[in-house]
Amino acid sequence: MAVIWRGNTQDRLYQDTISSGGGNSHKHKDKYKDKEHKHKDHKKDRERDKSKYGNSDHKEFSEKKHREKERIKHEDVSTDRHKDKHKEKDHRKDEIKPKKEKENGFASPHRIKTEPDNDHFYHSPKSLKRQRDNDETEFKPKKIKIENDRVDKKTKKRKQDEDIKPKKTQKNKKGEVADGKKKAKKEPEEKWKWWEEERATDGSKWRFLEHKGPVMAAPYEPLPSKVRFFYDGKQMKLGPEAEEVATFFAKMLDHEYTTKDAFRKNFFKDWRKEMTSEEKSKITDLKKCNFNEMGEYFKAQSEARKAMTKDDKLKIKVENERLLQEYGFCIMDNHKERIANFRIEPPGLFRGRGDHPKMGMLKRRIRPEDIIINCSKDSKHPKPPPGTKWKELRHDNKVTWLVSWTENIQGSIKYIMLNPSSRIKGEKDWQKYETARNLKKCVDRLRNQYREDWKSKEMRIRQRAVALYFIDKLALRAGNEKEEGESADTVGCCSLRVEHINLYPEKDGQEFVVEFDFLGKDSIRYYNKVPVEKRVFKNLQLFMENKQPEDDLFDRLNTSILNKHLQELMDGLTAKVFRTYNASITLQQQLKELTSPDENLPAKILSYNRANRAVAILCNHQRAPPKTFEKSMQNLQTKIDAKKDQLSDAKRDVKICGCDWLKKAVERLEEQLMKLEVQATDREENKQIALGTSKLNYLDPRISVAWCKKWGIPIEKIYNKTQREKFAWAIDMAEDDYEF
DNA sequence: GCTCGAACTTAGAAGGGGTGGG
DNA sequence: CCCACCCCTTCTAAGTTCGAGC
Repeated sequence: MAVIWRGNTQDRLYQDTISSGGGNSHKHKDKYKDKEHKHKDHKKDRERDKSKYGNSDHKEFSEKKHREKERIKHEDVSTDRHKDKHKEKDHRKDEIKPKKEKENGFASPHRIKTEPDNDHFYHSPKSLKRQRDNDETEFKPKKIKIENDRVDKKTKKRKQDEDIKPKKTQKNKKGEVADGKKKAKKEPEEKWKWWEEERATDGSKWRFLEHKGPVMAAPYEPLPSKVRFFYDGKQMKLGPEAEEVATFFAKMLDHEYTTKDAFRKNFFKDWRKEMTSEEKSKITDLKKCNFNEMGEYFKAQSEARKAMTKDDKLKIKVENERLLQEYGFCIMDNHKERIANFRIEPPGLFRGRGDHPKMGMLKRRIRPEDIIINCSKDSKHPKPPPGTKWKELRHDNKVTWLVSWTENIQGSIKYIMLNPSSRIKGEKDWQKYETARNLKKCVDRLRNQYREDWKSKEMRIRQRAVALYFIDKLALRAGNEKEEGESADTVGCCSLRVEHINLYPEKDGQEFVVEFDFLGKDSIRYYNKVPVEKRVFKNLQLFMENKQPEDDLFDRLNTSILNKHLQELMDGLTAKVFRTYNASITLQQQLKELTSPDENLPAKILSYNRANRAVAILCNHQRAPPKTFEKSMQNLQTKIDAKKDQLSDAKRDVKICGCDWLKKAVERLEEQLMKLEVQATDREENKQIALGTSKLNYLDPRISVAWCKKWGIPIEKIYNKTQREKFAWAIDMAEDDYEF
């Protein structure tokens, strides 16, 4: 799937989205060309850079150099500070006052106007204007109310599973839940409103947990003997172990992965480990392996599956449903809760994202002996498959997982946990948005603070402050450091390197422009040109002085330092809270801005999607265009071209004859053409931007619920079933006047 | 302070199934 | 009714955070 190089489209994209301009078709074509081009160039650069700089000796060396530099820098810094001094002084007085008020709550934000102006300051990428929020006073009571509810309402601890009945849900008695072997189909009579209950305060995540354990991966079924494998043109029968791994590769034959060197190399190495010594001695070159019959066989199988009768399909569906009912739920504290991923991950070839050094490695089959089960001591313990044992049976109620195992590629632990609709996930989610709302209350103070810190005489403070500014303004991720060679080379804010930014004192008529170009999570490219304040710009120049491209931009900073600092500024504050906060506040503002009262329902929904899209752009949520995308765009393009021809013909005819009905026809054609072009633009936008991620993870659902209530929009238009389940708490509790 | 690993959230791809327009 | 397309679900990789141990 490759690194996704969708460069440079953002500006235009954004424009199209927000200003709702219709696109034109040439644009699209050019864009594609552009992308291709970029891709290659960039990659080349990367490779060159790697060979040039990529070793640790060098790193150490430049590290020393930095230390050396440090002294000098400090001198610079202080002179720098002097220079700025007068200018700042007057400001500073103003700024200090509010800070004081802070201590017992929050400063009155309105009075202080420290930022020069919004356009320079908190404007987000692509001119997305995020206004400063200046209306916080009122929620405080509300917030408190929530807290109070939770704390006061129920005084008794939920100690025994037995005596707590969900407040609102009489039907949902313990007896039914615990003994009754789940009537599969029956609707849970009334939904349990966990959000009206008290939360545990002792750090325990549950008091009772019972489940059936995981569903193991299906055992390997050897290929029918008619399906042959050839090595060097000669048929060869593989033993079951080697054959299984071969099928993993055969199933991916159509995938780009199998053309990549790293993938092939890793695969072959691990495959050979599964071979008998005889096989190993024969099979020495992957290029001589012919998996085609195997590949064809699997293709045929999947065709056959598609071609099955309705009846047979139904049977499969029923069987899946049965599995779901049996293994897909657990009982946690009196309630039957859905499990998210109750199947053990089947063996296969590792598919890392981007330029992952381990792609193609064999992800081994997980056996019961690898699996740790977590459940209540006094629950009915899940049974391992006959003749096997679990690795461990554990009763740890300080964690939320039911099952875990260690994966062999990175050596990390995998978990089976509950569905987002569960109490345990929902509470956490709710809490996340409350923390973000707390940030809203003090964000002005924090912003003033880091602006002050840009002037600090300590390098680490300055770096921290500039990094925080990026995290706040651009919604960058924190950016932990990663071990080289273990995964794709991606970065976040704290791990930015000098090579990831360019500074332009002046660009496109704007001053102090920073150009970002790096691969973020999942190797998604982040590309953005942002005008910053002069002081930030100067600081960046300082940070980059005497560094190599591959040196850390913030060499005095990491996520742990940053988060420690944030924690001191506000309880529960970490870097990622800024993303949540900025995403949610942006949605709220965009909704306010874009929704017009007299518009009809589809238009309102369009506005909602546009607001959502603004957030997705802010957070850089992209996806690769589907395989069929180019083709379907071409089809559309053909239609557009045809329409254009028709139109020009019609126009010519009008000139000749000028009769009324011909003029009408021209109008009609023009309209149709416009529609098609808008459709093309829309599709284009939606292919590159993933709205789902922000909707699911960043946008306080109560904002959307309130918006729906306010405008009489059915919630189903905004949230599908899964989403409604996840956000049940918000749907139930938010009123039309909810403010984030 | 720093490193490591456990636990949990966030992420896009893939695939299947539903649906709506021709 | 068929099929393209789009939406939803599933899957699991890739992040962040935090705390233990040194």
